[in-house]
Amino acid sequence: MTKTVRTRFAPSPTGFLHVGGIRTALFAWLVARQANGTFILRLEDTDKKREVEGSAEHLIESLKTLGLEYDEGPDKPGEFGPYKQSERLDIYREWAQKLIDAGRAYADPYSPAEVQAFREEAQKNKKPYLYRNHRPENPPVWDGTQPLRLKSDPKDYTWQDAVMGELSTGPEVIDDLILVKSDGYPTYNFAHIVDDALMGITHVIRGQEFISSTPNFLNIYEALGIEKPILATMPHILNENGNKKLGKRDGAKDVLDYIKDGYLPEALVSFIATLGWNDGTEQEVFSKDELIEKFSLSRVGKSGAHFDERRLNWVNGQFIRGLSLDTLYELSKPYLPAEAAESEESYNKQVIGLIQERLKYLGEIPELTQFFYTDLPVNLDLITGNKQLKKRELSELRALLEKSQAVLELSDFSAEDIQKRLNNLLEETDEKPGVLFSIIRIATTWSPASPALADTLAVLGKDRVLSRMQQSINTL
RNA sequence: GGCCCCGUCGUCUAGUGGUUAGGAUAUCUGGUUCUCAUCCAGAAGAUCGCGGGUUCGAAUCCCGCCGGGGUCACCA
Repeated sequence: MTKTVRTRFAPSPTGFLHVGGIRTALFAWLVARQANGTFILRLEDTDKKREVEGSAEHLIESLKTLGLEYDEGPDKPGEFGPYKQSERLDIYREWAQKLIDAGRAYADPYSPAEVQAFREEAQKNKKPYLYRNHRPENPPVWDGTQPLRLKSDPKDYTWQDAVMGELSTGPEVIDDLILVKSDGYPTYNFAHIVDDALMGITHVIRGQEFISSTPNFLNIYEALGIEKPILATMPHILNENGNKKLGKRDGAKDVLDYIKDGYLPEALVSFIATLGWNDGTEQEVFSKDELIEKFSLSRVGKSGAHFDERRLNWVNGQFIRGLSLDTLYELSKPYLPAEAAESEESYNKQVIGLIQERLKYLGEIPELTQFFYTDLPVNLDLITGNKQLKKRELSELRALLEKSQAVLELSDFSAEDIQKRLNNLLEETDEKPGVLFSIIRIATTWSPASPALADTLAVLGKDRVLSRMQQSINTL
């Protein structure tokens, strides 16, 4: 019988979550969901110095916002808790004792300065530094104030990685790692192994930065008599220049900032999933349900991918266009210009309807809709910069506007009727749409871009259109 | 520097011995009665990192090199 799949995301609360972190979480979540397994959030808060106030909550909010809900976690007790490492200290101590009793762990008698001297000596001699070359012959009894180290068993390792395939290293990478620090907290190296075993984790999915310490983890599994889980190593997401692993230091953005800018959680998820993964078909965009159905670790690529915001824009646009107007409108509310609060809801909704197909992210709403709510200042550049209009005298344009005004005065202001009347005017004046429609559009919006003219006018409404036209006529 | 991983259009990628190296995005052009966008059509864009092999035949297998990244903490 096969074990129930249990995966985990195990961040340390040292800051926000960027797309790289989210991808690791997403893939772990997908593996669990598609197997009807369990997804766990575990906080690895064993470094008090690096801990950032409030980041645990921020992490949790990020996961929830993206819809990567976990079944067990710090705020979701399960039978394997607690899910915060700082609350599991006695567990690590117990497992450390097992290693001591088995002769596989010992107290480190050296001071940090002495250890540093070993390191520098090795560097000076151009030799790799290994603590185990200085392993004391008769270490003192561990009293908890010294670091506790693994008595390692250096040897070759070859292992399978669900993404990378076969990986191997020689004994030179195996060392006597610190298991428990002198402050009593375990290191990642030790704690995550104990926790994964105790929590029944079947798949350990993590970033490439851990690949070089994996042989040491294997060494610890053996010392502890623990069966190793399935290991899956995710390639890194690189920054836009592609010369570095994406990190907070070089401008990686908090995923919640993308949400604030108006990227949809599902779009972010689809985009991040396809950074390194595809289903082998030509499908480019995936709903969350499709990802759960189709995802597989074996189709995750081995090479790092650049994070390209332009492609994210396209994916997000795809999702926005796929939304119903009602849904899009609800999502749009926080982004509408302040003046929209004084407008009818039905008006606001029509405005959003008009820009749905030109929206890349919700944060663009204010600039795209401003003229629906406020009279923008007259900007003659819009006329002089227009290749059709700049050839005309202002008086000519004014005359066209006056005729248009007269025609629109009679309209019921449905888009159809406006279109019909303007078409008639086109024939009557023998003008090209490029001239007539342009000047009307500009005179009623004073905006460099707007949706189709008749639609825009219909939504703006008769009063607003006619008064803006009058104003423009007066100033031209 | 040692060790490890990676290397197909600018970018995300398909591709596991025989393909005109496919798709998407980005870019450019044309069309959709006006602008921006969407949509549609089209163009350009990859000596498959380089050099050797193996083979009738290599992006695909082998070796070497180069380039990029990761890691060598009482951080995770």
